[in-house]
Amino acid sequence: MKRRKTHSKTEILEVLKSSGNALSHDMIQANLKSDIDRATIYRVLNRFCEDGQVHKIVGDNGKQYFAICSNCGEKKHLHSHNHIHFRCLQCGKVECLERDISVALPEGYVAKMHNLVISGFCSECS
Amino acid sequence: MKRRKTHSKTEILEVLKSSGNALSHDMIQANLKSDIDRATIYRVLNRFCEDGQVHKIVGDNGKQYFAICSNCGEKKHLHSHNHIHFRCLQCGKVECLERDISVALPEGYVAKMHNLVISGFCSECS
DNA sequence: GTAATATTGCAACTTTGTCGCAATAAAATA
DNA sequence: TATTTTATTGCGACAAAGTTGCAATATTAC
Ligand SMILES: [Mn+2]
Ligand SMILES: [Mn+2]
Ligand SMILES: [Zn+2]
Ligand SMILES: [Zn+2]
Repeated sequence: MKRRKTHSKTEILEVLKSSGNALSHDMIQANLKSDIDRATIYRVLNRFCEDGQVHKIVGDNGKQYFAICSNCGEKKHLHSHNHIHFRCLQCGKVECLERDISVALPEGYVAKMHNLVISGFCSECS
Repeated sequence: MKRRKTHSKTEILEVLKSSGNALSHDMIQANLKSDIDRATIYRVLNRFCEDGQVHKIVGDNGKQYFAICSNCGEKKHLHSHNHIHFRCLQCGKVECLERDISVALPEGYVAKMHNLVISGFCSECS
């Protein structure tokens, strides 16, 4: 399964990059120049995640957000995202705070993924 | 709006208490002795949350889980849940780890809620 | 240019949770 | 205890978010 360079990929990645924040599917769709199908957007995003270009955050509203991976692009095997995310309850913005968290789990527990979200009001909305 | 003592409330609370873990709607329904409607279960749970008896966690699978509040029952105004939760990818169990997290947010940011979930494999599944 | 196949669009579908409304049952009142 | 009040329930419909199957399309390899 070799990846192909397509219009959809390019445009979705561009929206994510220029935003700088974590975006939900509908945020992405709203910022696209061309119309791309909902299912396609999800498929592209999930492929990005598999490839380590993007990571997914599940908000405390149950929605998925996607953000460019800043540090872990090259080193896929180290694709752990134990940083905190912040979701503004007013403006809806979701951002990666570059604060890593390391938690000591109980004996025998193995961590695979971290989904750390703090919600509240961002500096522009508080 | 005075709360009433009902069969549904009693039974749902009993399931939560005897489990000790955070349970999703379907986990609760499966453990109920009598049949209680889905909408009712959600309404009861949301009322528990409002009253500070229970808190809600949104898993990295997008599902809601509900757990008894251990410390914050009496002091509603301190109803902050900045502890970590663990979800087992194998057996599905979700539990409250009593490890509080305190994050220093950027200037001007105000935290309202914490939703901190680590997923992986629990001691029985690893 | 042609063939192989990864990707897309569309529609249908699933899952999770909420809401309106009439029926029911818990608590207050007489 | 009987009656009234209204919080709660059950049912159905609905909404939002995300996934999947399949035929059509576009990208890459030959
Ligand atoms: Mn990353
Ligand atoms: Mn609690
Ligand atoms: Zn904001
Ligand atoms: Zn387990």
